Amino acid sequence: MRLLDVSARLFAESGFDSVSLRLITENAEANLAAVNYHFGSKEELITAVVEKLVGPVNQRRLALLRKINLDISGACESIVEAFIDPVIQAASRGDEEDQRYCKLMSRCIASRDERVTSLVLRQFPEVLAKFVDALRSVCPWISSDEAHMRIMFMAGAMAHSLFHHDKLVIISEGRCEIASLDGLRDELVQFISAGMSAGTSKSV
Amino acid sequence: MRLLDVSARLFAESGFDSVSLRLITENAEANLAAVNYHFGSKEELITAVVEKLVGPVNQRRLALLRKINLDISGACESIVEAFIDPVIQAASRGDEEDQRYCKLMSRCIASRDERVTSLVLRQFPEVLAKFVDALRSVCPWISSDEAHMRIMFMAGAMAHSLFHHDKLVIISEGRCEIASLDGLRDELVQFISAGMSAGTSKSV
DNA sequence: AAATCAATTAAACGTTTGTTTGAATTCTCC
DNA sequence: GGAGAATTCAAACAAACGTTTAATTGATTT
Repeated sequence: MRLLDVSARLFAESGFDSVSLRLITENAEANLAAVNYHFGSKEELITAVVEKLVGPVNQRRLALLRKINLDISGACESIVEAFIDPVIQAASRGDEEDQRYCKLMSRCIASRDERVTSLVLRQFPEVLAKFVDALRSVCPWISSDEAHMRIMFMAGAMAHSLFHHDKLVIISEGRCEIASLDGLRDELVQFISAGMSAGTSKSV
Repeated sequence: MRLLDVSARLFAESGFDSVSLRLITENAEANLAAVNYHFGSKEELITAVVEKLVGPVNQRRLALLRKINLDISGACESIVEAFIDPVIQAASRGDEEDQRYCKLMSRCIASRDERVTSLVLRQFPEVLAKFVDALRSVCPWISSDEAHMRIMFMAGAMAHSLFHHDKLVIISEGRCEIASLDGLRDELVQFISAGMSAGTSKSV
């Protein structure tokens, strides 16, 4: 569906609310009423865009997680990779469509709009539970509450850096070079893996 | 100013765009034209709210950072605390005004609206540079680019968890208890400190 | 007491938004 | 090739938005 692709692109650039149906239908060379005819409403269009984006990522996360041998060393890093790589790989084709994918994904995860977060979080309990179990299997000293929080930290670090990492060179006023998406991924894995396997706060 | 407080409360709950000037002025028991008269426009009202919120936090961050003795062990943890505590402490009064403060702060940091991010990032280059220097002083094996990224990870993890940590009990479907703000802080410090002092990805 | 400035008020303005309507068009299948 | 469903189209709709205006009130100064 052409409307879905155009919507995803425009949503990535400007956010869900800022993009009007008129802008979408013009870019898709369709009539204004097309969205309401095919999707029913703008909100259902957003739902379709978000679910098309988030669904495959979560399924791939679970698939990668199942393949991990939790008994060998480096398993914690593999868990982090299983969470992050489905997002990075889906965007790592090299063209500038990647940036849009990253921005849109970041908008979904870091959205503060209940209508969007409810969509994203709908599929997340299963993912969260599986990753908590895996993490606690590798790092038994982590309590259940801690594991839940750390996965939340991971999601936040990823979403934030996905959206802002291309601005770093500006924010740092030239003191930092732009890193490739794969470079960002490596740094994310390194940072989060260390955080995941950290000791409990009470025992320090 | 009564308008500022009411605006901050409503912005925290529903976001900057979703809150209309009519809702603000009604809650503030003022006339609709009050915002345009005192601030000029809605955008300038948002500017005032954001800067009043973000400014003191960044100044407090820098003040805390200056007090750190970078030579002693545990300095890395202190750096992380200097970044996070100004946010937590400003919200840690115990009442439910805290949640609103957290949500608003999180909305500022994780906003994807250029008009908001430009306000937040305006003061950030100095903070970023100082924290990068401090971090690299404590962890000399970290490159400049890495340090910049890791501080971005820290901001993301904090912003995300500030907004969603009260939803964790729901998302986890009861498998996780709600943590206090101070508890969240301790977990954040623990997680991020470990990530900050992690080795370089290339050397592993 | 009159005059000047600041602040508040009610009302209307022009735009933009998502949505709906009914006719026109295209496509599908017998 | 024609009946019928599916789609596209131009137009209008009502609602909500930020903003502006002009009149009114209140306080301060002359």
